[in-house]
Amino acid sequence: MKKYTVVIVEDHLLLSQAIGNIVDSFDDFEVISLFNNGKELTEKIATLDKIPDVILMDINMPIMNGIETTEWLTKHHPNAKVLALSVEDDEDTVLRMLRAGAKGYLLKDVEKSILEYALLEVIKNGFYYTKDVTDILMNSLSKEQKSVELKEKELIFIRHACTEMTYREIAGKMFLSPKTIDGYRQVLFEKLNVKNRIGLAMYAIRNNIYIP
Amino acid sequence: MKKYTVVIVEDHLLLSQAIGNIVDSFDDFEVISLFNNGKELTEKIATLDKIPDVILMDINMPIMNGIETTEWLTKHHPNAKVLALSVEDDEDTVLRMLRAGAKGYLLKDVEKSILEYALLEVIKNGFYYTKDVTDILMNSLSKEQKSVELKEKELIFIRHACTEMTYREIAGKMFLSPKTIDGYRQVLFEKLNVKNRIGLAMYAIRNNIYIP
DNA sequence: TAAAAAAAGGGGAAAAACCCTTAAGTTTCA
DNA sequence: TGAAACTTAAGGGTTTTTCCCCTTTTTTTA
Repeated sequence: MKKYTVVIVEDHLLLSQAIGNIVDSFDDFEVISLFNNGKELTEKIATLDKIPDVILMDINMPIMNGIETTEWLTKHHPNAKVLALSVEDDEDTVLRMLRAGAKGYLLKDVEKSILEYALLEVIKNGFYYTKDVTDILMNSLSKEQKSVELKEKELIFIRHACTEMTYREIAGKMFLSPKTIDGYRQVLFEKLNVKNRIGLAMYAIRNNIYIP
Repeated sequence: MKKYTVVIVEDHLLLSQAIGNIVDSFDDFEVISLFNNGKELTEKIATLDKIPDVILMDINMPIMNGIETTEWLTKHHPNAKVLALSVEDDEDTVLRMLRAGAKGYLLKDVEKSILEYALLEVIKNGFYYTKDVTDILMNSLSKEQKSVELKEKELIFIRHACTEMTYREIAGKMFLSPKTIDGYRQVLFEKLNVKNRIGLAMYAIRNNIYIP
């Protein structure tokens, strides 16, 4: 009976072998290769007998990280399904990994049985999301959908905030006091749920308020 | 003999009339309307007998500025040629105006004869750039082409700098001292010719180093 | 005309930006 | 082969900007 092939991309050899053993113990899966980082995968994947069915991908790796590697794989081997395996559970990382093309996201302390289930689901349905990930997705979705209504002046301000001007300079441009600008900043931080000016700029770009 | 039609969009009535008189004194041009801001233009342009041949557009205006208005015109009346007329001469503004679709960029203290020449050139060739603007374009082009070589660590850092992490947090993620991160920051500011973290982030996005 | 929204101010802590210096390891080349 | 030149990492110290909280004044709107 033919087994599905798996490769593991993980910079910690010990962990990579441990996961490899677990996966090898599953009836339907066999590990055909381990890679230390994304760069190694991109260089050596062509030398394998076949493109693996599933790639278990760490995110924090030296040289080429999991997000970049997943983007590369999505482009070059769209049939290979990437399952992210990471300790990071912050919304930003999870979303970027999924946007890069990962079919699922597991935390590293995942139970053996869930790992097996996730692998099977990814083969069968093309994706597998845990409850946590679904929550994160819903959360970010509702945040994006809620299409916060921005006022005219707020839009002007946020566009200026995407330039290299200081807030004081922006105030000058908008003929307002720096204190007023500080008020706009504060209100937008809360409305858009961001922590700093970079967050503002990224929101503006992602929502086509500012075209870089 | 048929004259080319011109409208002026400018919030300073005095200036707008002064420019209007100058343009009216040219043999081949007549001013058919003055607007106080971009919004007014978008609302009333349809009521004109014909879409003007040239639009002399101020940039800093209340309600709807020159860049937005030019974008709107580029979309809705692509045959109308926008000539920007502004006091701003910073690279950023000039480029954004040109990207928005302006066919030329004149400083407000332009000489009468150059204004006439610019109008004729815009009609004839579709664009007119003064030496200053060409310099700015070349500069920004060479800056973009010169595709400064960024090292691996610099790329990792610049991507982190596009997130909401503080530099201290980035240092933690990269297992480096905040002081080292500060060094990377400084080097990149100089290499990429930016003034602050927003500049870094925009460079990263424009050069596909970071996908928002 | 009361309530809400916009503009602005005071004051302070945290982060970012800027300077200049040191120390260890690597490369270069004379 | 060994001094000089680079590179990478990091520290000390300062100014500027950002971010935060809380209050007051002015303008707009219901």
